[in-house]
Amino acid sequence: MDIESIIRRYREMGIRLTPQRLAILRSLEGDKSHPSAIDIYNRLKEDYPSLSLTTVYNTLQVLKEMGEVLELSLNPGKSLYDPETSPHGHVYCIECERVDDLPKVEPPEEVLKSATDLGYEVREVATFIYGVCKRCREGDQGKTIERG
Amino acid sequence: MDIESIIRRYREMGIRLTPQRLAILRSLEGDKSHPSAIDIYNRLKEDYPSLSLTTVYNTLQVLKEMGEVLELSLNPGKSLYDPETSPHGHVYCIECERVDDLPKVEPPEEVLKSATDLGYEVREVATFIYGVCKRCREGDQGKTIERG
DNA sequence: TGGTATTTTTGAAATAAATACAAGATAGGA
DNA sequence: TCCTATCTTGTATTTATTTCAAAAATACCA
Repeated sequence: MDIESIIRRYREMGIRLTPQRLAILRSLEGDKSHPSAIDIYNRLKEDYPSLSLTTVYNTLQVLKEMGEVLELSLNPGKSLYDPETSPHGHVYCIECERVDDLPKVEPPEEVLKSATDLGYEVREVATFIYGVCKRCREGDQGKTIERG
Repeated sequence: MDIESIIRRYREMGIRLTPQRLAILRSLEGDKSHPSAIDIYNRLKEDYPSLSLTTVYNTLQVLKEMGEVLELSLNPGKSLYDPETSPHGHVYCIECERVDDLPKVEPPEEVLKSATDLGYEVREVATFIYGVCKRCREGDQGKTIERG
């Protein structure tokens, strides 16, 4: 995700560049923490006290449709967002909810073939690994379920 | 998932075999539709009018802990359950929410290694393919977002 | 610069899945 | 058959997300 090109595309699409949208873009740029909508909201609230959660959701929705952000359904109940849209996997700690990126995953060819054989037109492939991170295994009870 | 062995394990663990639990087990056995908790609830409501959603969630939780059922976070907002626990992938239709099983996925070795290198103890690997199924692509507007 | 149309933001209310909890029901051993 | 720990139920809550209408901001044009 590259802010300059997003701004250009926003302009092309006739979508306005509001301060809120810019703030969300800047917050997302290079962010490797895989924040939820609420994480982003909390992060920006200080500088933009009037920001509403609805705006965050709206902006993420648009970015998702533009292909500038991935929505990850790693865990039930909450979507996480990733500004890194090149194909890569994710590890998720089932205790503290931390997420780390994994290097490029080669989508196994046979699996893709099975999907198309079943009649699906493939749009996206996700590889999720669920486990327990080092800190949590070492009994670090600082597992506050907080990111950011 | 094999009902007989689950019943045996239930007995061993001192977990009671209530009619509700048996009904949920039977409904799940061999089910390839990847139902949500609410799907299961609706399916059984006719025969068990007093069944409560809470019981369905409780039972699924126990089965999950016993390793007899997988919880899939394919889409935001709703967990789906799969009684087939051997390693395999899933295709998800982003329009009608249909889910199909994919044959055994070889978890790419380098990816697992990256996860352990990052300090994670791996518990589970999920491969999800997102796409559009044949029916939906053929403009079959019978996309009622209903499974069952 | 001012007026107007259009888009965007906001805040409050609605929805939906999942969880918590207290009270009544029941499985299964004595 | 009785007893009791466990289960089920129903209701109330919580949390993430969506909807919606009114208010605010902004672009466009005279």
